[in-house]
Amino acid sequence: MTTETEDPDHKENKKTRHSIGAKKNPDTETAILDAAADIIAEKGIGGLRMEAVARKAKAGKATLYRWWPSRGALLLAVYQRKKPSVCYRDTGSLYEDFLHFAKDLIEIWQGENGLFFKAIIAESQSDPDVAEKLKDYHAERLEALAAVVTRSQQRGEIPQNEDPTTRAELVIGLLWQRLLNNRLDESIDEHIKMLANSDET
Amino acid sequence: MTTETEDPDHKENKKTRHSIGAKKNPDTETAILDAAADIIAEKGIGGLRMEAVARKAKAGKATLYRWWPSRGALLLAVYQRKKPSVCYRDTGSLYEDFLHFAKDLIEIWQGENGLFFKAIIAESQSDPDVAEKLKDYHAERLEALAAVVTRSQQRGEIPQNEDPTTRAELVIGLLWQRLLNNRLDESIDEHIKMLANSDET
DNA sequence: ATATGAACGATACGTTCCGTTTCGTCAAGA
DNA sequence: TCTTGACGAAACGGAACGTATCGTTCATAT
Repeated sequence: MTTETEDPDHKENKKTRHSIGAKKNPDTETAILDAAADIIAEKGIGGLRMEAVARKAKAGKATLYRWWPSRGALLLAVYQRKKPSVCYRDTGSLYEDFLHFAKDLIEIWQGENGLFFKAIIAESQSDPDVAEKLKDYHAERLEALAAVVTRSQQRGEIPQNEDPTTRAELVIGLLWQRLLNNRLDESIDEHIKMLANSDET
Repeated sequence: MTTETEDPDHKENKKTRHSIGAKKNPDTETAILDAAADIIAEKGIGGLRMEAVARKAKAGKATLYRWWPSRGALLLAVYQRKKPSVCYRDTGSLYEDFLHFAKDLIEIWQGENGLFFKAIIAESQSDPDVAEKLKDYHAERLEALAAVVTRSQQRGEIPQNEDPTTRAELVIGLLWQRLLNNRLDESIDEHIKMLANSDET
């Protein structure tokens, strides 16, 4: 019984979707991204096939390739649409801020989002376009966390003459490493404590 | 002019390679790993095809699949055969030890080895076997660097009541992050300094 | 001496997925 | 009205996959 990825009884069966003239049909975009997300949820990211996306979205492959010329591009689009964001706290303690950030991110990464992110990192090795967007995304995250460090510096918790991104990068590096090694469940308290402490000798 | 990946004028043209009985022929193993390494050097890791490896090694696909059942397995085998290793120094200063380790690893990763390692990380997302071996490899590296930290603790440079792997993990996490983001060229001095300092407040 | 069993190179096979192309249809804008 | 360009559908050639089959070669056990 080959259930396949078909889904004839889809909720919004808009009969047939046609051209709406000489411009991109937003319904088509939605249908395609929905289909891709569904397939990923079903079969995992490694099981995402362009043909299956087109079939499930009832879209032509030509249409699919017109707007998302590669698997990586499609992957990124799906991820960005559902991208959850960590909220950067301001508890008055760098340790607490770091810890909340790290735990939030770990929680987000446990499950589907982590798989997504890992797949994007993997894809970035062969797709320069994905690599660049990943780099931007990372830089953005890094800067946001660096702002937390800057606040700590302003409070006088840690030396003011250091680059705030340094600590931020160490935090994020730890988390990347844990994610890619499937060790998100291990403790991070000691690490965070070390990174939150003043290190004047 | 389809040059192809053929190489009829290979240095050691042992006529034809045959079975040596009911056991793995080491010549075959060598030929296959050589072929894979050559192809990777030529076309990059993403251009490694099982069929091309078999063709170039003058080996049957069945033989190839018998010993390396997946692309990832083959990749790992090639990598391990050429795996360069960092030497862990003992300069009497944690900062120096860390810095040497990091700079050595960065130098190793600049170029082909970095591509290899990234490809293996990428492959580990879809191949559980590769994932496990990567995890082992990482744990091994981590422990070796933790030994450096332990020596520092014995010298009294840093507190003795902390887990030595904590600092080691932060160092390695930084480097992984840099590798995967194509930012190996950026400075790490400040980071290392921070991780080598005593952090008693 | 001989039979068994396993690895070998070679090759053919069916399958999946790729990315492109062609086709007729449809709607918006000129 | 007529042109333009997006749309779904379908078919295409090609690449690489992983499996199966073949006869050969050799070590080992009988």
